[in-house]
Amino acid sequence: MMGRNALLPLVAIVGPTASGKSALGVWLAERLGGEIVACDSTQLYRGFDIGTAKPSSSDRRSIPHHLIDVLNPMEEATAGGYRQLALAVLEQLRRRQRIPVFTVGTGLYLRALLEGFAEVPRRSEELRARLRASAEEHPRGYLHRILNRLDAEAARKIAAGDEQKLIRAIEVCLLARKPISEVHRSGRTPLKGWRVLKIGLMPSREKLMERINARTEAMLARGWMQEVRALLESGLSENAKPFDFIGYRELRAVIQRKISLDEARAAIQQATRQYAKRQLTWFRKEQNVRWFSGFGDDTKVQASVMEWLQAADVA
RNA sequence: GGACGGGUGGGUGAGUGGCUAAAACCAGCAGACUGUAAAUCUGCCGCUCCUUGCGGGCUACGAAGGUUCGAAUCCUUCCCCGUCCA
Repeated sequence: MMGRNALLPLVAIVGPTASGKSALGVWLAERLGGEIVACDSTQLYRGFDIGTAKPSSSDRRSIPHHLIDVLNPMEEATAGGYRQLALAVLEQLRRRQRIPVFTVGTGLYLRALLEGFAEVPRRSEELRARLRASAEEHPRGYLHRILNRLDAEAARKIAAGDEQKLIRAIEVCLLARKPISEVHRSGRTPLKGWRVLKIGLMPSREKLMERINARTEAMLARGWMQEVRALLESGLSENAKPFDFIGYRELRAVIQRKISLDEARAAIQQATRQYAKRQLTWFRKEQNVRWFSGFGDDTKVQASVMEWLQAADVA
């Protein structure tokens, strides 16, 4: 089954939300002796199920799924944290000689895993709070000027208005006691020991939009609203990160009577479309992806993916 | 029938004689992104031509006329919409 290649294959399915990554993943896992590893920043969270499109138990068909429901809502998901978790899963799968099939919605997380992360200090909430506070007391462009003083090269790459990235860059410079660009140059450790095969799903924009709209309706019909209500009533803080995910924030606004359900539905569909677009922008740049036009649950697409994998000596 | 208010680019909505192809926001398109990434940010966004320039031409602020060197902005008539009075 491994052919002449000694490395165990690692399959990664990338594509915009609602392109059928999960369906294709399970279909492949069944045929390759694989297991699913979710690569999605939102599916990490327990309790937020419908809106994050976690595959249901029947969707999963007895194929083990990893890295879903591993965080409490008050925990912070990060790319580096994901990498650690994923490396552990990979070790386990290697021992059992199972093929990992990643379903990738969060491109940054896949990159963190495959290409590694430089040794970078973790976030420091105190430092961030201080930076944010002094940014408010100073005129526009304050953070950018600070970064420029610490690391002109990094400052050139980050827009003056991008507070989030500026703060992170300043944070790294201060905590590492050297410019972030130097830290980055010191290198990343790419994943070794796996033969990575990237599969991209690229449905037509128009059909994808239709799917997104329909899926939003279906999620609402499945009781998404009740899920949000129950989460709120469970005493969970409204500040929990997942409450800001697409859909959860809109439905929360409905519960708070700020908007109507119809408005929420439209807003969710729109935000999801925009999200899909951003994913596409990210994935288009991803190296060595074999793209397939269509959805992952399309039998024709599945057949051609399998054909490609066989040609690549995987199946 | 009468009195007001209003009709602006895909949408909302500023703009009351030149600095306005027309603020701002949204949508859309393209892009960036090494620990918040379902996040955050950037550019473009009437049509067109090229020598791609703070360049040229054309079209545009309900319609048609008019005033003016010059109008989305002033005048006239008409057509719509909203509110109120009959």
